[in-house]
Amino acid sequence: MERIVEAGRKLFAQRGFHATGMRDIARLARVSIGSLYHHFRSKDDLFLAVVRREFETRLNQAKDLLAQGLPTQEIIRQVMEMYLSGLSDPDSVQLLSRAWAPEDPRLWKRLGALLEEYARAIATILKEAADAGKIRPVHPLLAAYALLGMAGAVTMRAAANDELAQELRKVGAKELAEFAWRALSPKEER
Amino acid sequence: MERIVEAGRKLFAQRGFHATGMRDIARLARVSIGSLYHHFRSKDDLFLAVVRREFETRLNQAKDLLAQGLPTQEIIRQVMEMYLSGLSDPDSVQLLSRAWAPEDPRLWKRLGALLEEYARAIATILKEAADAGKIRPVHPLLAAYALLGMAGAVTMRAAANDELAQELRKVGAKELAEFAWRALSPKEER
Amino acid sequence: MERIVEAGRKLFAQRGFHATGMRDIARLARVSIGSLYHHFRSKDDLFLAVVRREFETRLNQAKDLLAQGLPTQEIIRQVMEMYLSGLSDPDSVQLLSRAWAPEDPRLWKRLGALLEEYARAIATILKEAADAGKIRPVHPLLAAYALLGMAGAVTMRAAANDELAQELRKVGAKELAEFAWRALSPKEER
Amino acid sequence: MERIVEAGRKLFAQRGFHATGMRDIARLARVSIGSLYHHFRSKDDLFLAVVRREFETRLNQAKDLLAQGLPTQEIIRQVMEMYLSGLSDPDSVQLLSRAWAPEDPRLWKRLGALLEEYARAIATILKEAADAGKIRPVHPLLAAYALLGMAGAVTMRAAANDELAQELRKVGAKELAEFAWRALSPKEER
DNA sequence: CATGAATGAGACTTCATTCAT
DNA sequence: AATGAATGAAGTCTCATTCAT
Repeated sequence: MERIVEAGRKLFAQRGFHATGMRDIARLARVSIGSLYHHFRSKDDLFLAVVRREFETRLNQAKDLLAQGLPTQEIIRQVMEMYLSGLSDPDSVQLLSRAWAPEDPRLWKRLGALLEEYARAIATILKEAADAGKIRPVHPLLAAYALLGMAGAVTMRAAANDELAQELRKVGAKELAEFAWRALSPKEER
Repeated sequence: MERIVEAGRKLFAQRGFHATGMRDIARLARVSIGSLYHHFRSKDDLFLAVVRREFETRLNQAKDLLAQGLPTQEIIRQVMEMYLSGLSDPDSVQLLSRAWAPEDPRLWKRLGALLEEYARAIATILKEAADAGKIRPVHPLLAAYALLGMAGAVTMRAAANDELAQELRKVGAKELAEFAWRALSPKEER
Repeated sequence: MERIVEAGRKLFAQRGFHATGMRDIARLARVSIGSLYHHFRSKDDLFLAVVRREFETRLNQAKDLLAQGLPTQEIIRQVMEMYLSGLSDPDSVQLLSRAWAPEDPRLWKRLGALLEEYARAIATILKEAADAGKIRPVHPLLAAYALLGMAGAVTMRAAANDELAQELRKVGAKELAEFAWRALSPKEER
Repeated sequence: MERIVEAGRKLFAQRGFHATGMRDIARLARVSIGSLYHHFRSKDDLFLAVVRREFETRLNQAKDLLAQGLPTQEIIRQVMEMYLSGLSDPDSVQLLSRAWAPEDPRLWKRLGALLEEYARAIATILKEAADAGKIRPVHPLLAAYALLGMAGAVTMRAAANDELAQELRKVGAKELAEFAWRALSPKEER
């Protein structure tokens, strides 16, 4: 079952939802198709399970970072680093990015709920930071979506194979962190 | 042919690439399937034509805005307004967002090129603004992707039908503009 | 399209609904599977079309018989003959018999409606005969179902390949006609 | 094991053979799938066991009736009553009717044999009645199939939920008995 | 230029059955 | 005896695309 989710994660991330067949996942996970359906009611369900696990991993990483008590600017930098330089594996971000605009309206609703959960968790973090004066007061949920979108778009571009992609993987995190920090830093610091 | 692109735009935006069939487009455009293939070699081609037209419309709108000689901060605000409050029709933004993470590797290449064109155009604008000291010096292309991602993520969320979506449509543009302006404003202004 | 219905008729009659695959039908009709679905929305629809046509054929045969003005007893005999001795082709009756107790509840409703139509047509004939004093007064619809059931059960048995089946095919019609005639003959004749 | 057969009886009767899954039966009987296969070699076997038990129940009921020494006409009436008014539970008759035209050729052979057994038992009864002059001389087996078909068709119709079905459940037995009695009554009685 | 019937590969999913525990 | 995870063949159906008219 772990192997199934792992195979799904890899293929969904690399090829997307529709380009990945249940056969492919079964083959990569070295289980039968029947086994796939024994554990997940449908392809949709499997995809959602994969995405959910990914979100949770991300959140935990973020929480670990918070627990270290670093300055906010540094935290932001490290999160961006995490996204861009493959501190975690590169599939991860593509998977997340694909979750924004699912093609199928059927998935959209369920995936939207999942993404919202993730965004709300980030929003909570932002809210606390704002209350503590570490960042300026912002609409927390909007800011969460904005940060996710920003990081995701750049990372998707960085996943390509050309020169720009290489450059982004190198300097992207720093630039992105600067971008985000300026957008969020408290007025007093100006 | 105009009817075809228009029908494609609507359906692709609302349902996504895979959930939209050539049959559906033909029906909505009130042409025969044969006619579709007379004008576009394939579904991919049709989709790309739709997206390309959308990008161009957007760019032209942005250029019109620039030509008015408004202050940079105001320009940013109006662009965000354009995205969020449906100055242009709501389908438009969803279509753009869907173009970020195309599922099919086949499309990915061609669509990536198109998105890149769009991003480069925005980057050029940013570069000029930076050279003129109107914004701080940034990696223009990275900033372009970041802005697109930020605006897209928030707008996709604002396309839903709940309370938050309503709120975002109302105050989203202002918040987003503030966010972007702080990220870009020249150091001197601080 | 005619070929499709014909192939469906043959296979559904011989093997039943579930044991017949769309592939089988396509192969026998020498058309592609796609073509099947071009003409019929689903397997259910195809099956219903086949049965409907069969019912209509039967009704027309019965009406032709009626138009000849034979004595009622003789009409009954010829109808039973028609069922049993393959005056019409043998597939036909099996098909009809299978329509009584469709396995799938989904089909049951639609098929029941079709069977009811057929039974009502027979009931009308019985009603007219009763009003004319040619048969005794009976509950027309009940009698129709009873006659159909009686003839169907015997014919299904006669479709086998053993000695009894042969015997039934030979003397069945006469016996069945006697059976039905006694059940229906007007009291006065007694 | 009793629970299994009972669950099978209910589901097969209500949904038919193919629409009933082994999983469904296991769930309703509150046993594991493994347990199902411990008691029955295959789904076919389970189905046959269910049908066999049903036939036996029916035969025993008929024999009890015979042992009471009622007049033949009254016996026929009571049998029809049994079929139609749910003296026995309503599932029963649907199950029997479904046994007439099994879809699967594999089942057909084995089920045919079972049905034949049942029909032969009825035929024996008819033969004895004929020899005793209580009914007219008929082809016993043919008459048995005819009676089964007649009663089955009407009962299947009476299992529906509309007005006609209600009416049939009320007056069907009487009409059907009259129908059968006239078909079978000895010539002398005329 | 237009039409739409025809194609067939491939998609997801079901389900009776097995077997290690 | 009992369990239920695993199997994989086979099912129905979709859909982009072609081509004769």
